Amino acid sequence: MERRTRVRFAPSPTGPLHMGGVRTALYNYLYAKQNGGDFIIRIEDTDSHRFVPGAERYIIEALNWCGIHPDEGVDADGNVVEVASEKHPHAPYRQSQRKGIYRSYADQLIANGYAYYAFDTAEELEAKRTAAESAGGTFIYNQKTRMELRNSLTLPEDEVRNLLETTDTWTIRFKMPENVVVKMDDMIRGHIEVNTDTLDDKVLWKRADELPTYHLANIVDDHLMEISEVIRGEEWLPSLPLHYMLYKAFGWEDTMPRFAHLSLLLKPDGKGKLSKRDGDRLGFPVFPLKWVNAAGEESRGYREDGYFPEAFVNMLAMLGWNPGDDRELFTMDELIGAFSLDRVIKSGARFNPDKARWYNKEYLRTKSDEEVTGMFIPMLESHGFNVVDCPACALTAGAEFAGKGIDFKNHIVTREYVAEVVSLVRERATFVKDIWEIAACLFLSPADYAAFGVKAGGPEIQKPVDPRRAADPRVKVFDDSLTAPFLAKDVDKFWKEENFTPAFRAQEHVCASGRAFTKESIEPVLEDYIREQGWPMGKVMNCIRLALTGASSGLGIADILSFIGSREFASRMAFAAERLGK
RNA sequence: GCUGGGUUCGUAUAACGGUUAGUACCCAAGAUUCUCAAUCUUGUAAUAGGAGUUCGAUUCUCCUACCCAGUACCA
Repeated sequence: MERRTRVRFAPSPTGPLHMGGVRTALYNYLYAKQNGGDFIIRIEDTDSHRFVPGAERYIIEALNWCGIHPDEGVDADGNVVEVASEKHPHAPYRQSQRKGIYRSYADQLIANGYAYYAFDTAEELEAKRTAAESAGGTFIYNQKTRMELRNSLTLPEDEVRNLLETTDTWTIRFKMPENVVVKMDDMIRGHIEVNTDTLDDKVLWKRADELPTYHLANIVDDHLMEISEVIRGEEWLPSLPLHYMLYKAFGWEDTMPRFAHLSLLLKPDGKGKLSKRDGDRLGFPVFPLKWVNAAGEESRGYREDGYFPEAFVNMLAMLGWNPGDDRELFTMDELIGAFSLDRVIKSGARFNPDKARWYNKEYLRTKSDEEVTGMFIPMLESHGFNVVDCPACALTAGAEFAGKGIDFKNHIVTREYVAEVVSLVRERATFVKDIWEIAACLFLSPADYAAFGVKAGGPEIQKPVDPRRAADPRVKVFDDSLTAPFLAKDVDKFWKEENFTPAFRAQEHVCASGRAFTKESIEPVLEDYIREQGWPMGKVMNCIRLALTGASSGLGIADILSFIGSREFASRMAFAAERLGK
């Protein structure tokens, strides 16, 4: 019997969606689309204590940003569907709103002898756990202990009935059969066998809030929603035998979904799984979008850090899956075509922030100059620039354009100027926002060379340094994103009389030459002159660069000059002379 | 502790009984340049350890080690 592919992503709204969760959603989505099936979102909010406002909204927005669009569970406006309709016959998709349906399934299990009422309070069980622990053992509610505990298996029938009516702390537990070998198949891990004697009697339903636990809700909803494959995280693998037994107890074995358990994402260094703390510590996001928690603490997001969603998704897809050949760049459609569960890696995948950056750079290259310019202009505007389409209009407003079309004083640039900057520096950038840092000297005149003689660099951060080089004491990593424009680097090295005097003379010569300030025209004039005078090319050029940009490395001098023009060239040299002294 | 899962260069992975163990990121060197990037070329670097099966194990089996997960009235 050919069954329609229907898979679900079932997050719990207890906080922002971790990138590992995004990967799980992505694999589900790819699988669904590849098989022409449905991708469903179901909100598993059966834990009333851990509910976090805004988390559900965040999860859906994050998936939407990634281009993972559900067929069911969420409507066109991105709201979780609450009422059943033709398009959503399985609604509602929030388990809290399905509250009423679970009890009868739990009752069915009791009626058939697969479950029982348990009256032990949380405190009683906790006491047993601590007692067992101090005796060096572990307390487990299972076939060995349940006959000594307070439940409908041990208590007389009328007492059970009485407790059911008079107390509200009881639960319904699954009666795990004794000594049965559960034979399971995982689409990624293959055949697995577990003896039920190692399992416990899990709580399925709680009287206290009249809500099911994950296990019951999950099985019932997957069955009701006609889920064909369950693709979820590895943390669920230990519960798989229970889930198998539940399908059996309900008599749903025929339509039981197939299971695939994905390995976890591991931290870039050291041991253990990737956590929010690793991101803070090592300087990368672990969440797709920025998140602010109730205490006002902010967590960075891939989107806010400047990643393209395509790059983020591509990187995530390759973390634990590969197409079997050397291809690494995939659009979503190509992923849908190439994805297969049997090429998913079983072992945990260590996340590599360098690779994530590399992906973004690759995607940046694929964008046209127009696209990149369009993305960069808002950033320029946020730095106080006015970008004009028509230079003539701005001129009437009193703008004074220099070079290729920029008013350094009033912070006005032409769109054409910006486009040319983008075209020149884009290949050096990993993110669109990098263009600002790289090309700052093409937009701003130096206001001061503030950190005179001080090496540039933001605060030192911990970064995963290649372990082969970690022992090298010279290795120090700075967060370059915090470097301010015109921080004077290597002043001591290049700002010397024997360099800056020739630098001024060269500037005067170039400005007096009357040549047009294009790269092709200006470059030979400048270089030939320095050569003719017998000055050291590298030192003089770097001295000019220092005056122009505050740094001894960066864009080509002739390129810079072609943008800023003759007047600005002279003005910056004079300013440097004044500020840096002679 | 117990139960389950996992283990190929630093990282992600390829090789599903026969390869000089391949590719990408990172790192290094060279070319190029006024410098830095970018680019191109080159290089360093791995089958956790031990038994077994086999003519032959990265690949199959077992043991050990290590890592991960679960062991909640959380998901």
